[in-house]
Amino acid sequence: MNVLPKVENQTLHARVYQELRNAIIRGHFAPGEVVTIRRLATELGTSVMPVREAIHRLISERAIEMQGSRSMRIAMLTREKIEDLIRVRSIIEPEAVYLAAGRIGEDDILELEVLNRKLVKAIEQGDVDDKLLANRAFHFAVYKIAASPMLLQVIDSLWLQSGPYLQSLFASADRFHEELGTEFINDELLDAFRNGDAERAKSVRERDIRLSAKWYLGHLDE
Amino acid sequence: MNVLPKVENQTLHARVYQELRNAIIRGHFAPGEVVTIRRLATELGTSVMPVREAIHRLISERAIEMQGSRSMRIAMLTREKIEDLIRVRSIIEPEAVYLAAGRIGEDDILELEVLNRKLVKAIEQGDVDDKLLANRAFHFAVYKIAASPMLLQVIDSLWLQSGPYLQSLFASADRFHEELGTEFINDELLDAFRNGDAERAKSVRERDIRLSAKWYLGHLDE
DNA sequence: GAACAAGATATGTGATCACATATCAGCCGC
DNA sequence: GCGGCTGATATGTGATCACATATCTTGTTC
Repeated sequence: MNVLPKVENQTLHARVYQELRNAIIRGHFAPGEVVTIRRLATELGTSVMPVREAIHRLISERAIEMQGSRSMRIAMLTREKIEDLIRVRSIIEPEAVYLAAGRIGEDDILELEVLNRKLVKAIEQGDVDDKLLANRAFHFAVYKIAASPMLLQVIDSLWLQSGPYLQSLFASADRFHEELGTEFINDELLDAFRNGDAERAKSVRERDIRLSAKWYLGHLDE
Repeated sequence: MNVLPKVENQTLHARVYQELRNAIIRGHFAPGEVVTIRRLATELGTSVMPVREAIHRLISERAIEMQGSRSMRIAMLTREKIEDLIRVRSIIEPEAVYLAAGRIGEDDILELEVLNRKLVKAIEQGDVDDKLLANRAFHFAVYKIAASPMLLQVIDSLWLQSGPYLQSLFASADRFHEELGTEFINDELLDAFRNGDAERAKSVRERDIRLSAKWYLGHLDE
């Protein structure tokens, strides 16, 4: 939804929302970290009002959770929640890939190749922020091709909630790719797109989601 | 998510949110109807603050849309949006049914039978509100059996956006069932559950979603 | 020295005020 | 009689204040 963030949102609370949302997606908050409205407000140089509305929205999107009646924290991802997220993502996202494969054009593929090269370069260079952004850019470019605003909205919500999980995953992406030998990221997916093989593209995406989750959950104890 | 509404939410804005949300789901607002914060506030007997937060949340959930910078209205469902909603719902909900079928127990089936009898009775009696509530109660009981909070949240969001569509559909449910001869609502689904046939349950649900959408879109001009 | 209570601080929530501006009614001029 | 302009009203947004209460601090007592 917010792959290319608007340069300037009109209302302050919308900007605060984007700011906090990006910070969460990029893992700038630690899971479980308590946040208070007033502290964020002074940090952002606004009054409490815009922060209140932004926080409430993030609570409704499950990115922030209310602990008691007066305590809010960045959502924690338990093993159970991650498994649930992966279950749902591995249902929905492959379906979006399937739809995309049926509508993809030559120029779309060229754009995806560019985005994937950027992703590969980011992974080689190792900056976690860059990796996360490039990964998001690539996959959301795919999902946008599916041309279903509803699906995009659902996936966006799932990715927001996956924030801390993706952050951890990409923080140790080197070892992930090393252990599993997946040097040619998304190559199989792009190949399926080129051949117009929607079924294969779908199953590739499902496998990738499950594979990375399995690897991550296997290393969760560390 | 809100099949059984909490008797009393703590915070005022949460209660206002539930109130407005229920009103939208039950079709008490006309699609396209403009809403203003101050009017709702005086109507509900509160200040503007709780209404503001509730409205913003509903905007983020696409149940209310901002027109210009100072005009908000109940979301309108264009034909295109309905088609998109149905596309996504017919992907996700059958999958939830599939999961439910794999975990369903004897007592679950008994409960569903009770809920379905209530639904049938509501349809016979004809009150639109009762029909909508009974329909929601039945299907969300199914989806809860799937035991996936994420999936439930996604479906809940989709149903909220489908509000006006479901409202119209059930307002003319008599003709719908008359024309298509679907007197035995959900009987096939329940049968599949009883036989533990998850694949059949899934495809039944998908067919039902597509069927009702097709009928509705076919009569949309009237 | 530790446990508990009382005061102090912090925090979310709701109400009210201030303000910029969109929207509309009414009036003037042609 | 009609169009355009102007003032008035309405509306969303942001800031500040008030308040109930959760949480922490500190002092007292056994």
